[in-house]
Amino acid sequence: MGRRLTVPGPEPAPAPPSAGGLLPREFFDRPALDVAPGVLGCVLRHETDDGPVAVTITEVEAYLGAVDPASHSFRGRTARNAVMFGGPGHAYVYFTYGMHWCVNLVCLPSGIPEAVLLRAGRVTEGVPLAAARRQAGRAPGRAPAKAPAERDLARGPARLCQAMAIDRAQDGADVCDAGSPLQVLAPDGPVPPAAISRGPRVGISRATEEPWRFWITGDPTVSAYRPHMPKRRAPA
DNA sequence: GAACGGATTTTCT
DNA sequence: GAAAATCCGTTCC
Repeated sequence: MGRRLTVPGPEPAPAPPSAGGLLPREFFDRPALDVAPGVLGCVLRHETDDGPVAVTITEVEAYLGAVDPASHSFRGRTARNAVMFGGPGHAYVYFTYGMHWCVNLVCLPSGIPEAVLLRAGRVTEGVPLAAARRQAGRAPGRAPAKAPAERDLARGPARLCQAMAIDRAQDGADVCDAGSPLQVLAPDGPVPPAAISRGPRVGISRATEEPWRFWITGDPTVSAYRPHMPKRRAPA
């Protein structure tokens, strides 16, 4: 890499690694609000015995620590969120709603619990495998299994995990390790800041106004769900 | 095309 | 005991 003079203008992100290469750990050693827009366009790849599935990330949310009531780490460390308190570049995988898995990428050094939730992506490798997992993975006893559209394979945080076979076994996985089955790779082409939108997070009931959700403007794989539905108590 | 409610279990109060 | 960083099928425009 040749040395060159700096050009005018802001340069918040570290130098982008070569396209398709493993992201360096220092990429994640930054605040989640900086990492979140930076991972858009990057590729999450999971290699399993059934084959690889890779997804280009199109939608994410930042979750902070003590200042963020919507974050799992807001009330301190527990057995579930321990990975969020660990070092950067690891996967924090959690189970929710009795049936769904979601995956985050941990930011900042050990002891500072911030992370980026991966909310959606476009499957670029292993489409048939991803489709088979999504179709087989739906709740049994439910009506006719209709094949999901390709753009819906990883549209939503739980769908993304199902398509990629991410569950408890990947909690704590090092996504910066060359030998890891779960990795994050640099984008083929960087996403220009002008192509990134920003707004409130989805599905939370606290800190609902903070614009800590980032997505690629106009991308069809970005989730479009209602913000949050408060549950009424079951009748007696 | 948008809106609603059920499913299901882990986790923490 | 209640809520949860959700998804899916049904119902009603």
